[in-house]
Amino acid sequence: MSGEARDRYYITTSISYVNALPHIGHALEMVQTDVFARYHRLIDRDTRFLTGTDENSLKSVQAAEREGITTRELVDRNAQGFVDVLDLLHVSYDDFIRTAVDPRHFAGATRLWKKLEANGDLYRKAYQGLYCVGCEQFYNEDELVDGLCPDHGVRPDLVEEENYFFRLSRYQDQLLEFIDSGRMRIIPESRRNEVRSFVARGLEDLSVSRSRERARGWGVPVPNDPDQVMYVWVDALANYITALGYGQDSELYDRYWVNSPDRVHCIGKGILRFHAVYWPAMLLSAGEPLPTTVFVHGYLTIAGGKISKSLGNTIDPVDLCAAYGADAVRYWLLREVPATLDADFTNDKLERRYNADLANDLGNLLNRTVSMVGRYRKGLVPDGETALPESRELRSAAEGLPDRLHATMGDDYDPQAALAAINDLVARANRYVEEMAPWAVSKEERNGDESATLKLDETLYHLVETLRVTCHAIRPFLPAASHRMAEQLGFELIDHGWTDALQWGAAPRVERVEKARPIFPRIEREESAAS
RNA sequence: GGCGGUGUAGCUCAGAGGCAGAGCAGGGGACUCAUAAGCCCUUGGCCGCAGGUUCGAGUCCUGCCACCGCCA
Repeated sequence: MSGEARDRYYITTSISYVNALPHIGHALEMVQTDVFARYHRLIDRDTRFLTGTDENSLKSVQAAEREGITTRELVDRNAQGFVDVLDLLHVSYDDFIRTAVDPRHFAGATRLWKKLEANGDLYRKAYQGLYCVGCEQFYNEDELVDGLCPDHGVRPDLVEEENYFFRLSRYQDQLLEFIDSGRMRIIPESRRNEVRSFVARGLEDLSVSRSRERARGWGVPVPNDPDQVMYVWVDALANYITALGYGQDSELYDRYWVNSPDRVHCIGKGILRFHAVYWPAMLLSAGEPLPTTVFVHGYLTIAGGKISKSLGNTIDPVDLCAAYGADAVRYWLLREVPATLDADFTNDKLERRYNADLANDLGNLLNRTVSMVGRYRKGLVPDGETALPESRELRSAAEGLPDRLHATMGDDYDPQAALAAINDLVARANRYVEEMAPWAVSKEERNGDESATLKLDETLYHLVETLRVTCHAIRPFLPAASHRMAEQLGFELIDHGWTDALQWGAAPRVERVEKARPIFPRIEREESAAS
């Protein structure tokens, strides 16, 4: 994917329930989405990144009740908690939608409903079922474990009422066509197969409203039926377009949804069906374009166990950032977590990964290089030919990096592989230092060996140039560190021309380095408690 | 219960008929530009278990076990 100038790119996180504050699993999705958004901005695409909170859930009402505050107070407070974590993690969202309080959202969700209705896809039907409030979904008897919800371990409520149903069954063939043709791409393939077999087995119509009473008056009202509110998932999914002004002012909607070649949802594996079946079916009914990509990440466990408040093992991203800094947290989430699989978090793993890759490899490479340029050339970066075989090898490694970055980030949605590629280059550069042994060459130079001057110039130039390329390469992943690195190398990061800047020898060249100062201080571990 | 995936070094994983590998962690060494980092060397294996095919099996086949996912 070479960056066609000003192609559009629209990407979203899922919106989170606000019955609790964000944990490290939310941080994973935020950071992954951020890295895709930053990457596409850097290759000069007209990018928009949406995130937000899903507030129209009965869970919000119940959580507020437990705390003895109003629902509105609860959602306000917890939504702010999400904003705080986004900012702490340097997440570059362009818009934040709150489904309970945003006028855009009510207007757009209402519009979507009316479209489904106008298309003849909504009908009323009496319904009886077992409903788990925690899941916001109905269960069949045989799906329960000892009569309890398999996820929450609570007895579902027996609910009987007349609701609206959506004719999901109509869209089976069209959905299969979108999946098979790749017009709606689902990453990874294993998830695509799951969705495909689910759809192929046959779809049943979907209950899409609740009685106002059962919803406790909280939620988006069904148009022209004051006794019903929309099923929280129906309005929640609509957020991806209501935030763009769907149903109101259509400028953003046309720009980033209708006319964007990429409409990407980044979600967790637990809500795949909503995003790859129900949501596209609603869009088909409404006559609107479907998402082009659904990227499905895995879940994090903590020290081998499920993230669970009752076990007291939740990891607060706020604490993590305070302890290690945003770069360290981002790096762990991106480098160690396989993008679409589960992974296990421990403080120890984060510390090891940070120390090994960032402090020891990259940080130290920068530090020793800047220090040598200071010591041997008074901070002025010399010119150098690529004459020696070691230099040629390092240079060709650096020249190969951009293609690897574009392949892993553009098509594969694989930050782990992208960072591994960067790490390979850094490791190569550290070996280069040892091979060239600039300290020994400097000694020869002081002893009057003129060829030593050329060799030392060449060595320092190749190291600095490799670091300049690396500094740009880490930008989408570690924006703050990239900035600190550029400062030390004495140049400014600019918002355009990133793709060119990744090339060997690109301008602006590094002329003079600053004083060496570690950008990734080692984490010294004193018996870190939580393993 | 059905379908699928996974099982390889202490940890994370690669290897898909031909001498069991990488990174991290552990041990040793030479070095000194550097954040005691980097570099070089190195310890460490019932390749889940049992059978089979083959001159030869992590690799292919059968059965079993364990864990995970989706569906019922």
